Amino acid sequence: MDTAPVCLDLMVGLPMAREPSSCTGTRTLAEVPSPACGRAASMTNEEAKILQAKLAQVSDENRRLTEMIAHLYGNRVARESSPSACTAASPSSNKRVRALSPPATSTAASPASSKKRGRESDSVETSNSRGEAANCDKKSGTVDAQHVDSPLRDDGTYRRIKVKRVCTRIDPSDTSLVVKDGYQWRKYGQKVTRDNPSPRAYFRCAFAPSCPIKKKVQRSAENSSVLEATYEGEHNHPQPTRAGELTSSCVTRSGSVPCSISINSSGPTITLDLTKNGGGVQVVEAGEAQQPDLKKVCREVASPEFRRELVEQMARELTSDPNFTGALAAAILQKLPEY
DNA sequence: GTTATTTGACCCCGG
DNA sequence: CCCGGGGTCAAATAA
Repeated sequence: MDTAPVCLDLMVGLPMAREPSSCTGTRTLAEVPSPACGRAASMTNEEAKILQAKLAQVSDENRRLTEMIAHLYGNRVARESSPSACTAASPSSNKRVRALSPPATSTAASPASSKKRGRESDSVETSNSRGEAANCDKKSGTVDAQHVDSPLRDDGTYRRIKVKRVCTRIDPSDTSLVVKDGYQWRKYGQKVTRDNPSPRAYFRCAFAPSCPIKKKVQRSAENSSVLEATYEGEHNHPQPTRAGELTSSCVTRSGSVPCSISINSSGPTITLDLTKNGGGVQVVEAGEAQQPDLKKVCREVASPEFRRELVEQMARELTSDPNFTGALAAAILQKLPEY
């Protein structure tokens, strides 16, 4: 890669995708003028001030959106949480758990997390998984899931990281640490841990680069035919396919669908696959019998008129956003040679 | 040439 | 302050 790094945060309020450490999208103002991140060194003071002002504006917007998301998410979790044996916040974990995200400027469990933040997620995992492993081995079924919501305190606000453990029975001779859960995963590391001779594999969501979820897969120490998968966080996107089977034919080699939309609101799944028919929309319906209204909506959504309107609307939204145009201008400015 | 996986090195934290 | 362990990075390699 010999392209000049461009610091352009277009993901206001969203977890940032993994980027080179020298050019992380979300930054505090004080960090911005680093020469390693763009061409700030070659700019005039005036240009730098303009960019800093714009960045401050974007950062502020980012912070507000983050707070809003944290608030909404907190409300949702509070509504969904019901007392059960499998769902419990670990009180003893509170003292060890820290916020998963950098203060104020990023949402929870950013995949752009540094190693420092990685330790934080470790705290979450260890706080509730130790001592629960035995539950998996005794199961005769294939899957044993546990949900643990970890309350986190960050600048006075609570954040929750959902930690889910899934145990799957596999063939003991099967050495691949693969748990099929319908999502596409990208392996980014493997480690042999002290308390288990079998290696632990680390996965990130390959479907959406900005998806904060992480998965750890390891054979059970007591029973090698049991695969323990630990999910930290939640997907910030719908499941790409139902059980990863319906549209497997259109999954690219990289394991991701370049452009598909799934609508799944606790009902039948609708997948708009924009990769088929030369860009045309194909509606893949799955699940229960479609209601007449739903079918009508599907036809409407698949129509060229709807697509055109959708694209135009997105373009209007982007071009009317002063933050976006400002950031875009700044990025272009940085890309230009010093004329 | 592109993308995913492997794997050794590095970093950070807790004891 | 040092050491060990877990998690992540990133270059090398494979597909």
